[in-house]
Amino acid sequence: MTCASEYASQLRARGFRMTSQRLAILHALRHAGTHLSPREVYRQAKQELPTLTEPTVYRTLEFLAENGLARPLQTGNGHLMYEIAGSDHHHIVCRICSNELEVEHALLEDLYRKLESTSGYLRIDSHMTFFGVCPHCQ
Amino acid sequence: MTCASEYASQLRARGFRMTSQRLAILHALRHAGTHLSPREVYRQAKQELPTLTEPTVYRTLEFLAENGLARPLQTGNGHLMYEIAGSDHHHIVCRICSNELEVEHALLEDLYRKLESTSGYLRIDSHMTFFGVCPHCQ
DNA sequence: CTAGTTATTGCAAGAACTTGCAATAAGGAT
DNA sequence: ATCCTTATTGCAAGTTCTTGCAATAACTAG
Repeated sequence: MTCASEYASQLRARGFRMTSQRLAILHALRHAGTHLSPREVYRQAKQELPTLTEPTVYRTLEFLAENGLARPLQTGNGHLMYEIAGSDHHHIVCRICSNELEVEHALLEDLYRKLESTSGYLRIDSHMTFFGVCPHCQ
Repeated sequence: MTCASEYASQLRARGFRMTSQRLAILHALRHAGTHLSPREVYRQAKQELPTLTEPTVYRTLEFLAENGLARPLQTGNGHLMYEIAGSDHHHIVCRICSNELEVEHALLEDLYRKLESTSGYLRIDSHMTFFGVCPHCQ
């Protein structure tokens, strides 16, 4: 089964539809490998599908995030970026040079358990971005 | 010493200036008690100082955050909100009803220490917003 | 009190993001 | 294959946020 039809059946199983727009956007995210801002997604996916419009990109990214095909990431200046769904990891970003490092999910397990028991909240978000000062900038 | 001149001397000590705009914005944040979006800050501070403009609000909020007089908070949809600097706490927000709960900082101490030792990053950010599903929506 | 330095603001224009609604097209049913 | 339902898109307009630059005004020093 191709990667595209894999995505398609995931959506159809939930009553949604696969469209050329969604495919182009997924394609852009997958091809990039890292996280992209909405405008970068727009720029890249538009090369594959020139009729693509901006509102569609924003709505689609939100949609893909809600359905687990993409992951939204918080950036330092309060904007969202997205990456293709995949391995469970987090990020730590240097406040000075913006250098990034991946953080394994295992480190956060404890905290999540504590938060769940003290707050009563469940299904706590699976992605966090931390900010600090990297070794090089210290 | 009044609260206003307290702020003023904090800024002057670092070579910055206190202005009516900054005062109006600090006033709005302090009066609100909770976090506000930039446009809410604009709306409220403009009542106190009608000549205030939008770009000034955005720039001032960022400035106040950098200088520790206000705290930037990440919201779920990737926008920033701000609150007056004060007690060190975090938030957990319900993904469904947007209900919020404060989380003590103590819960995160462990994690920060682990992150610092495994990543080599220092001065890890002192505010986090978590997302989950609150007891009422479960 | 006055003048000088320069941090800060307002303005104007532009970029990023959102929203409502009518037109389109994906997928299921006949 | 064709039709139907309705999820999804594009359009157009609006709102939020950003940027560069000239004008203003806060503080310092004389």
